Order: sequence, then structure tokens, then C-alpha cells
Amino acid sequence: MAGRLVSVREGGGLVGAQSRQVTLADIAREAGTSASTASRALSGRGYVSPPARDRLLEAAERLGYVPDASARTLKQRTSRVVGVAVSDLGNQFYALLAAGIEQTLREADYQMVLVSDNSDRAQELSFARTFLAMRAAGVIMTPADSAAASLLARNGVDVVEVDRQLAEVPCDAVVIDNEEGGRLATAHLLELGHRRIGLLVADTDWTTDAGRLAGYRSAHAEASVVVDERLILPIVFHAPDAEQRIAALLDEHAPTAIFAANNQLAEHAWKVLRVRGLRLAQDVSLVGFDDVAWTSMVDPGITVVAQPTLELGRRAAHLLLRRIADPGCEPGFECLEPTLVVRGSTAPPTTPLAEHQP
Amino acid sequence: MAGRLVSVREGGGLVGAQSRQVTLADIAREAGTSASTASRALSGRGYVSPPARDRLLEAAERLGYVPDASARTLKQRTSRVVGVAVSDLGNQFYALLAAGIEQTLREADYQMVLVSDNSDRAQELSFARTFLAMRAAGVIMTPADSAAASLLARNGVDVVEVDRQLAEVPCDAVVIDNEEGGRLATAHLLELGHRRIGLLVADTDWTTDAGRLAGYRSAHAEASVVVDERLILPIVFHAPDAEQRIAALLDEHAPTAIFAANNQLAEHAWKVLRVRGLRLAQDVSLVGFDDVAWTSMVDPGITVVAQPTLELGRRAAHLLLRRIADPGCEPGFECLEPTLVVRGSTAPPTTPLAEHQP
DNA sequence: CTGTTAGCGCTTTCAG
DNA sequence: CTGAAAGCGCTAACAG
Repeated sequence: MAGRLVSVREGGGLVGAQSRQVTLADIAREAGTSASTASRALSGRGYVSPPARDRLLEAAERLGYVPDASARTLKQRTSRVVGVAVSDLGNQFYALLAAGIEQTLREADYQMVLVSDNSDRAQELSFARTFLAMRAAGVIMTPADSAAASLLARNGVDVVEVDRQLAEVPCDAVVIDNEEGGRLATAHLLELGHRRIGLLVADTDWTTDAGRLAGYRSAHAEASVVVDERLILPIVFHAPDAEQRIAALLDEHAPTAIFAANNQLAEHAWKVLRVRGLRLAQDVSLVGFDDVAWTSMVDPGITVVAQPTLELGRRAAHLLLRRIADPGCEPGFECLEPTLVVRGSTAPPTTPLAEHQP
Repeated sequence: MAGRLVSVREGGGLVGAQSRQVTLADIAREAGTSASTASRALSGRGYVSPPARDRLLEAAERLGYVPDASARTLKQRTSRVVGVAVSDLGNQFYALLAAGIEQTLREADYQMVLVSDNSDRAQELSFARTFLAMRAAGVIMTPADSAAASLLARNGVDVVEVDRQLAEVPCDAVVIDNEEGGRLATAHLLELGHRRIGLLVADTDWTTDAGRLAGYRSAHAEASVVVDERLILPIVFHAPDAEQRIAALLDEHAPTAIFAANNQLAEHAWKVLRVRGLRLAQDVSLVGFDDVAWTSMVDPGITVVAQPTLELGRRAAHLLLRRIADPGCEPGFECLEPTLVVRGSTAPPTTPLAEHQP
């Protein structure tokens, strides 16, 4: 093996590929110091005489020294990597969330290992193990189950839940006020005079959807309108029959308005209405959740509950950084407020008899 | 120090946090073998007697053993991490590209470290160093400069360029046929009868934009139409005056159609037209590049050159995996074909004099 | 201020 | 088939 190493070194003249990574020992030798001194000089921790430091830095620069992260991680038992698991990178919401996380992490000189777990419990758990193996400095996740967070916490890895909360262990979390969002959307429709409001909600036990549903109910209660339970339609993610079921809701229960509790469902609802030739606002009002690009570009624009997605990600990262800096601090919890953006897709209901009014 | 370790172990009863990671040595001791045997059993490389293997696997399972990735990386001098750098994670195109990469990497049990470099050369280079430090198994990037790829290649890290090509070293690449895309868009407009076609293109030296411009020119040449150079408008990324400049193009050079060479510019153009009250197709035709969601939802829909974005990402990851498996293979190059999706935003030009014709 | 020493946890010859 | 030994590159006591 020594023979192989040597021959590789001799072949180092090959254009393009350096034969061997340059190590601390190399630059120490070059500068005539020990490896420890080199370590101190380059990491900036501990005393090093200015002349020695200069020689070391110069040598490092000249030889193109890049410290080996795995050696450092092995020694320090923690890395500069943060594991991030989201449900679906293909969905603009999660992509933007990840962008916010990455931005903040980058500013603090941490790297993001990003995975998309498809809300699959088994995958989520498997990623937790991977993050454990990497000695991640922390993990930020949109949880689909509590097992991953438990496993991580048990092994001393800090977890931040974002968008949803499911953990059975105490941990930092940042969410938006889903109940308020649901209330804003529903109250807006009720104020316009709607009494039969269809609710399209994800069929999960997530706090997001539970919250939006709760807001839908409380808005009704505040307006003293009783909810027709048949107007509430839980739809499984990526269900192939989502649009058919929405159409059936329209046919069978005659809502005058629809509140779609996430961007995916809003898109489905919008398409169903278009295919059926139903006019937004005039025939059926529509409120979406999450202000994605298309909602402001279609005509009429879609009234939506906007959430500060990028900021959600940033806050999650900040929470994690705070905990890394101060491991003993109390679990942080942040709840960001959504806002209602009224556009042309909502209007007072038109009764069939009043169709010819202006 | 030994004392500290022991006391920590004794404190291991603390709910929630395990005192110390369980190591190979622990499970070897538990199973009554040496660490080497344990390593062989768990990694599946090398001979281990079935009974020993069983005991080892059982012990690993029971103690919740998670191998330390950094120790393995340090020893093997390469990790299961792939560095991915894209220009702007907030842009749906790059997000989808990343999603495709992640999906393929995940299937092969590699992790994606994702960074958004804002097309900033300095950041790109800094990330290259980070990936080097992590002993990344490879790097996939949408390059903004050639320096990063050179640095990585020089240090023996495989690079795949995706979407654009800038490297000065031979490396794998997967792009779409930008010239063909530009030609498709432009020929479509020329066939409709347009003779003054404005081109909105990013002001970069990227092969994407150069290709789309070349396609614009060659379509003109094939139709024997001479290009009025004043119709070509290079726009810097995130330029605050992008929409003003597009408006000025409209005013000063009276194009009857616009070809926006990326999704960002298409959105700008669409907004300018809307604000000015210009009707798509009737007053000005518009062709975009990249079939993002809103283009099929607005009315009329936008005619676009669609690119297989997710597939682009998948291919890039496959190219990298191929190279990891066979480091000596010839640099791979794949060029995916874009397709023209005709929607309502394009129609024959209306001359001012013919405004009243049906 | 600096060098010596001793590992972090894993893999890999190599000898048994 | 198995264990002993060495070492990946770095850092952190500790003694000088």
C-alpha cells in the first residue's frame, strides 16, 4: 500500500487531479511547526505567535489546503451539517420553506442536507438515522410522524419542527396560526353572505389541517351559522380522484363558496370550477390557503390566506441556531400570523333567482 | 478525562438523551467478537460466520447502533454526500431541478447537500471548498463560473454540470437543447406572420441564453427575415428596472410579439402587458420558456417552450452515479429536447389598419 | 506560545 | 473465518 501511495505521488504530475489531499501535517511541515500549532493558527482557537501564524496561513493558501470536515467531525463529535426533511420538494411551499432555511443556515456557515420524505413514516425514520450518522448539528423537519423526532432527541440531536407539530418530546417549533387562517378565510365568506361553504382539507392528523378546520368551525360559531358536516371534504394527498370528489361535492351539496385549505387543493378546486364552466365569484366563490404565484395571475385573482413561507423557514433555522448556541434554553415556539389577501374570486352569493340582477 | 466519561455513563439514566453514541466496539463486546468482525458483519464485506453475524446484527439492533458516517468517511476518504449548487432555490425551475436530483440520489442512498449560490462566483467557489471539505462523492451544479468546477476536478471530485455548461475541464453535463427551444419559439411566431419579435434574454454569458438567442437568430435566418437588433433586450437578473425596460421596448420598437427566454422574464412581460391593457394574442403575442404552473392557468394560456425539468435533474444525478461507479468512463453529455406547447397567447399579428377584421 | 501525546470510530491489510 | 494492529486527519489536554 505504501508502494501504491508513492507511485501515485510520483504520478502527481498528471494534469487535473491532485494525488493526495493536503493535510494539516503538510502545511505544518512546510511552515516548520507542529500540527497542533497549525491547527490553532487555522482554526483561530488558541495562541499562535504572529510570525508562525503568517507562515502557516501562507502555506495553507499556497498549497490550497482544505480542512477535512469528517476528521473534524469525528474529533468534535458534531458537524456543521443540518438535516432538513420536508414532505414534498416539488411543492412550491416546501421548496420556499427550504430556501428560507438554507439562506439562514448559509449565513451562519452551516450546510443543509435536504431530503424529501413524501410524508412517509418509514422514510422519515430512515432519514433520521442518516442525520444521526452524519452527526448533524440539528434537524429541521415538517414531521409526518413523531418517531423520527423521538429517535433524534434520544440521541441528543436537536430538532425543530416547522409548519406542523407532532413530536412527543419537547422541541422547538415554528408554525403559522392555522386556526386564525381558517377563521379569516371562513369569516370573509360568511361576511359576504355565504351560508354553505365547502371545506377542502387534507385527510391527515396534521396540526395544519386540524387548525384550519378549527378556524372554519369557530368562524361559523361566531356567526351563529351551523355547519353542514357534509360540506367538509377530507382529501388524501395526491389522491387521483380529488377532482372528481370536489365535483361531487359541488353537485350534491350545492356550496356557494369553497375554502381550499392548501395550495394543492386550491388548484384542484380552481380546475374543477373552470372545467364545469362555473364563474368564480359570480357562481362560486373560492378562497385558497398559501399565496402561490398563480393565484395573483389568474383572472379573477384568487382570494387567499397568505403565509410568510420564506420567513417560516428562516425562523426555524434561527431557532435551531439559538439552541445550538445555548443547548439548555427553553423550547422555543413561534407562531406567525397569516393574512387575508382579498382578490376577485370572492363575492356575495348569487341566489339562482337573482341571476339577472346587476 | 476517563473520569468524565464514566460519570457521564453513570448519568445515562437521564430520560431522553443517550449518554454516548454506541460504537462498533460496543456491539463487538456485546457479541463477543472483535471490532473487525463486527465491521465485516454490519457492512456486509468480508467473511463472517453465520452465528457470529446473527449475534452481531441482533446486538446492533438491540442497542440502536448507528454507524458514524464521519469515521467511515475519514477512513474511506469519500462520503455518501453529493453537493448540489443551484442558482436560486426560490425559483420554481431550480427547485424542481433539485427535486429531481434528490429523488435519484435518494434511491441510490446518497444524500444531497443543497446550496443556493445566487449565481455569485465567490459563493460558488466557497461552496466548492465546502464540498471538498466534506469529501463529497461528487458535485452537481448549475455553474455561474468555471472556477468551482476546476477546483473540484483538480482535487479529484467529480462534477456534473446541469442546465448550463461553463467548465474548462472535461466533465459530465446534461442540458436541454436551448437553440432548438429558441428556434421552436421563434419559428412559431414567424409562421404566424410576425416580423418584429422582441427577445427578452438574460444578460449573461450562460450557454442557456446564448443558445436561445442563437435559436432566435437561426429561425429568422431560415425564414429569411432580418433581425432588427434593437428588438433584442438583455436583462440582468433581478434587475429592478426589468419591467420598465420591457415597456420601453414595446413603446420604442413596436414588436408584435415577444419571446421571453426564461420563466422570470415571461412573468415580467406578462405583467407589463397586463398593466398596459394590451391583450395577449390580439395586441401582442407572447411565448415563454419553461412550462411553470401559472402559464397554463392564466387566460389565455401562455404558449411556452416546455423543458423536462425534473428529468433534467434525474439525468444529472444518474450521470454522476455512473461516474462514481466507473470513474474512468468518457465524459457523458446529454441534451434533452424541449417541446413547444401552443396556447392562446400567440396568434397572427393584427396590423393597426386591420383592427376591425374578424 | 509550542510540541507531544492520545485518541474520535471505523476499515483494512495481514497473520493466524 | 477471525483478531491484532495501524492509521484516516484533526483537535485538545497538558507539560514544557
